[in-house]
Amino acid sequence: MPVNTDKTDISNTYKRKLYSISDLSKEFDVTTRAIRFYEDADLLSPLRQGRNRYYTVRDRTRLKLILRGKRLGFSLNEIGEMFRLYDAEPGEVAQLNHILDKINEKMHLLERQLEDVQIVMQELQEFREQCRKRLEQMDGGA
Amino acid sequence: MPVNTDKTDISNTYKRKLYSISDLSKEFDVTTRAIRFYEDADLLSPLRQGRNRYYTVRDRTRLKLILRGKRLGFSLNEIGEMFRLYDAEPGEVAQLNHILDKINEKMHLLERQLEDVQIVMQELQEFREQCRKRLEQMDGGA
DNA sequence: ATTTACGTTTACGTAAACGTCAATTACTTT
DNA sequence: AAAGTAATTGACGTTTACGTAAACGTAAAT
Repeated sequence: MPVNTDKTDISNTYKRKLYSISDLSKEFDVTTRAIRFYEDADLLSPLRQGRNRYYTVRDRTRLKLILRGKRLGFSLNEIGEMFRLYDAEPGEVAQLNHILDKINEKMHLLERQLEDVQIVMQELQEFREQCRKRLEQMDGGA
Repeated sequence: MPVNTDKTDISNTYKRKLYSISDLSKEFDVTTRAIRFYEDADLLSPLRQGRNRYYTVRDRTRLKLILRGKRLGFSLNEIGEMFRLYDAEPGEVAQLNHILDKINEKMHLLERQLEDVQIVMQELQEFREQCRKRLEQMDGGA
């Protein structure tokens, strides 16, 4: 449930779609400490009402991306790099080509990761089959 | 190039398919320090000739699995857990069922990871398309 | 005989990603 | 007014996965 106590300035200014830190903490099952840490690492930049933080829809999306990146084994630095690519205003051709290079680099990493996942899944499936066969044998022998 | 100085005991005993630590280090582009660390973590157990380590084909395979696991974002502890599953002698039915549970658990993780990889790859492809379009526009305007 | 290459153990150092206090502040509920 | 609840800012602690340096052993090459 997003924060929505109407008298505040920002919740009107930002069309009332704001989340408190504990909203996000609960929704994504991550500690508030971690969320603040991501801010320290410049991955999030919530609004401020006095000392309190308020997160926009964009922040929420970013948090989701951070967590997905982490599940894929990316470091916060790598995640930050990808954010910067997305946010960069591609003024020049050289800049755009640089971004394209970086994208292709990440794509190669992910392709390798896709392979790895598939290999391990296949190995696990075979292992699972072996276990099941042994279970059947034991049932037969009982 | 595997170690193969014939006068040694172990290279005869183990059918001469032995690797030195630097063999593996070079082949998989990982430091010797890391390899010894994996041994500390009970993920490898090379033979010993005096103080020196000699790695069998099995050790080499394990190292490959370790590095693949790491690329997938697994911790050394998790990798160790999977090794123990593989190595466990499934004496009882309960034990086998427990292993099956663990396998299914890992499979679910990998399925989620597969999803994540595919999502991010798709996003990157879209982003790449946007970049290319802008490049075309700029070429047209020049 | 000594340099070179490769290996060893021991031990302290480090970067990343938070966890875990402690000491406030601020609002709201009783 | 007092108590409870949720947030804040430090600041130090912890775990993981090695890096790095010291000090030494061994064997081959010069």
